[in-house]
Amino acid sequence: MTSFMCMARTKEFDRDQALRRAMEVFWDRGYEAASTEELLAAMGIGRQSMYNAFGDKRRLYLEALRHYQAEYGADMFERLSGAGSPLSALAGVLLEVARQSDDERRRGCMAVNATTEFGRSDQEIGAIVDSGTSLCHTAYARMLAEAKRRGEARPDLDERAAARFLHSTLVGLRVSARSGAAPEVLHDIATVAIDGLRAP
Amino acid sequence: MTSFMCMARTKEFDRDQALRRAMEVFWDRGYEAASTEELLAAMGIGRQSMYNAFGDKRRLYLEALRHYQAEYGADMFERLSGAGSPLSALAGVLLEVARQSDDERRRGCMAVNATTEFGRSDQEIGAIVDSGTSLCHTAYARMLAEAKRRGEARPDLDERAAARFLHSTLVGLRVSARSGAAPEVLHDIATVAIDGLRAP
DNA sequence: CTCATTTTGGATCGCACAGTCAAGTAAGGA
DNA sequence: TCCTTACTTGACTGTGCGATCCAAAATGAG
Repeated sequence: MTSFMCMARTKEFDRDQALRRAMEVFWDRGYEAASTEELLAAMGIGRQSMYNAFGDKRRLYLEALRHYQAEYGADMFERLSGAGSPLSALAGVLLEVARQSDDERRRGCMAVNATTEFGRSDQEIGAIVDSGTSLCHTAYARMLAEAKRRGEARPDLDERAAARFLHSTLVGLRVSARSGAAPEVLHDIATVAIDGLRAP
Repeated sequence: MTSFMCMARTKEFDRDQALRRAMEVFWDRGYEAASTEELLAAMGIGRQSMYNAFGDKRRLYLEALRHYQAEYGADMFERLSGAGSPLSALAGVLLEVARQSDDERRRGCMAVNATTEFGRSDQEIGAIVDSGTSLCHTAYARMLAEAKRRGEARPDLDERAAARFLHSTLVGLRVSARSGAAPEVLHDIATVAIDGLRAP
């Protein structure tokens, strides 16, 4: 609808970049506490441009949350398939979260923050978070099954239960990071969690 | 200051009960999303009564958070000292959280919600949460040391690291509960966490 | 150039919010 | 009984919010 007729002035800002900047603000401050003025300043665009490009604050947030999940989910899956053994790959994911939660600004995980901010009160946000969670569950379960097959993980492990446990551990790590926990604390959490899965 | 002179009209509402009701609202909705009108309706008192009795919304929240920690902390410590063996007491705490998180309200943990809502931006809230965290850490570490002594826990366990891990696991459980996880999921998380600490 | 369309900034609306004020009211001491 | 005190009640204020509107400037296609 914009290609067959006279094209007018082109967009002057990079939509993806603006979205990423908005994501950073929401990640830091949550939904309610992030004001539109703050968002616009970070995005570097005018008011009307934001409303034209994204609809309203809520839709901007939903898009930012989806963008977060896509970006950081892809990161994790890459890391999972990269390492040598499945259990050390999982350990790598936990330790990486522990490591980067320290030097980074302490924002925790945007999806976790969304969960605690909205609880079950917002169905659409809940669905977005849930889809990410179930992707993680199946990925972890697959890695754990392979770890069992190779004898790295305890043979009596229920991989589905352990996958749920691992995801919960990541959530705990992220919240601990946001609460300002020291790097040693995060490292301890990750190490004990993985050691508990390891074959004796 | 109210006893040696002419006493005027007495308070008509129960301050503790009002505080508890406010706590419920903050627990459900967080700080920002809880409006004063909503709080007053739940507390069953008038506007001015709240300002007289508690100062302002922020002080009310701080008091509610402290009340939450005192009440639920005491609950946990009682449960910890109650059971027969230290490891099964710890298991009992996790499973109890998993069990009671299944109620229809799904509020998670108020302290966790406070952490994710404010991050490190509010020092006073951070200090309140931190004090609760460190109480938990020392309690868990003591229980774990005793469990090791009795041969219930793995002998190679670093009890301080494991205590940090257990606390993080509780955090993960609470967030999972708030996100609407099924009871089996919560049960799995608790079981895998404890099994990882158990002596082979 | 001309026109269609978008960007941009300012002005403004309506609303919900936290917090305040003042008048009304009840309890207890003298 | 009357007076002091302070709690209660409801109306009110100022502020900041998200969202909309408007008009001028900008820009590319025909």
